[in-house]
Amino acid sequence: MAFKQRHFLNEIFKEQNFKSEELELVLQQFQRVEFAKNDFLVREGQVGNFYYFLEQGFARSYSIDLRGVDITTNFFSTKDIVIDWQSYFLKSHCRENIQAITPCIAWKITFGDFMKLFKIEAFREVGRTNLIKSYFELKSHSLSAITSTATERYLALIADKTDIVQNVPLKQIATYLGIADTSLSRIRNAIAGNK
Amino acid sequence: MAFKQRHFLNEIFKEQNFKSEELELVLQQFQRVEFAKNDFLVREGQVGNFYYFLEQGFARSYSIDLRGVDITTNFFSTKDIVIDWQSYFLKSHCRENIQAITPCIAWKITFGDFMKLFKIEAFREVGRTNLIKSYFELKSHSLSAITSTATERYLALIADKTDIVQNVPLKQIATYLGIADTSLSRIRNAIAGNK
DNA sequence: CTTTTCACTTTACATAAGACAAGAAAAACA
DNA sequence: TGTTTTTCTTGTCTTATGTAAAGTGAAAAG
Repeated sequence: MAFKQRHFLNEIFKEQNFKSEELELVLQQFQRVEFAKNDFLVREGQVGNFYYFLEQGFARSYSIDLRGVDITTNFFSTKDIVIDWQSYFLKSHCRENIQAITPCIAWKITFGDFMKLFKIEAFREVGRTNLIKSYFELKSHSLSAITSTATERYLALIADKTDIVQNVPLKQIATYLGIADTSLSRIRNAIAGNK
Repeated sequence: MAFKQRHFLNEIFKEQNFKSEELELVLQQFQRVEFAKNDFLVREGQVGNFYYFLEQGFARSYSIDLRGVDITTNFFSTKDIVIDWQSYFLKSHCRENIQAITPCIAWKITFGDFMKLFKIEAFREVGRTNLIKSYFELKSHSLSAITSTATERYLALIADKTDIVQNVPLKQIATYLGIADTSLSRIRNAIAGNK
């Protein structure tokens, strides 16, 4: 196992109180993968068999809505977990795609290996904690769509995910915020004007 | 343990492949609770120590937004799990309230007892499955707020949660859908007119 | 080096939905 | 029962955002 892996994955798991042999066992199950720009980490219709930790690069999940429009549902960057939760854990078909926006490096683990690691209590706890954190982020996003104006949501996104706003086309940001691309362009203009 | 409990909770856990002594152990950890209309199941600011299965009645979660407005974030009815996931599992402070809309009967389990049951693999699986299902529902709600019109969302809500629409004031439904109460009133009117 | 494509901006116009206010209806209360 | 409070509706006016289309500049493709 390469030093690089130890470095990144150790960072990921460092807060957890693993015994050192447990940590070793956990780390051994992960494999390094690279994705080129536009490669798919998760494909709609398939069953997702990998849980990824993203080490480098940016990705986004999107679904195609009833009108055929591509809607960005989430952005991923360093240290994020990239996964379709339902598909991975409930073996259902993915409802959306997850695509690399830039070249990516990630560490993946199969569902089977993930389940094996569940014998380690500390691992179950990281797993649960990560899922709940994802739930919380989704809840925040959902609530802001209802309670905040488009401008407020955009400003919050800049504050929260600066790197992403700078690396992703405006159109994808707009659908993530739930507004038209022209509206986002106007909003940007207005913000620039206020400075 | 009363027959009623066996009946309802058995129903809840019947799909799970518990050994019968495991199921017995699980059921023993639950306690029946009743709530009067307007009682709180979860209070903002506190740490939620109970995981509830709702047997009878309706409840809703809501948070107070930056402008001081009460926003309904979810509705609960029979067989639903009523919980603040983060607070229960991460011991954080609740960000929202969950309140009984009608008198309710629920079955609760403390965090400590819940953790004890994690030694049972089948129980861990129900737990995980339930959390992921909640995640999925939230995701659907979030996506529809972005991709569907107010009318479409209202029609979907009627189809999905008929009983709730009939038992809850219009204003609470409106904030759940992310629109003003007057707009919802007009939407209702338009739907009635089209029939 | 030229052409095509893409990302973004800008304008004009259309529209869904919000704010506010008044009143009707229904429910809760005494 | 009558009274009060809450809930819902309706009208008018305003505004944010959507749609469509045209134009600009830069990057990618040939």
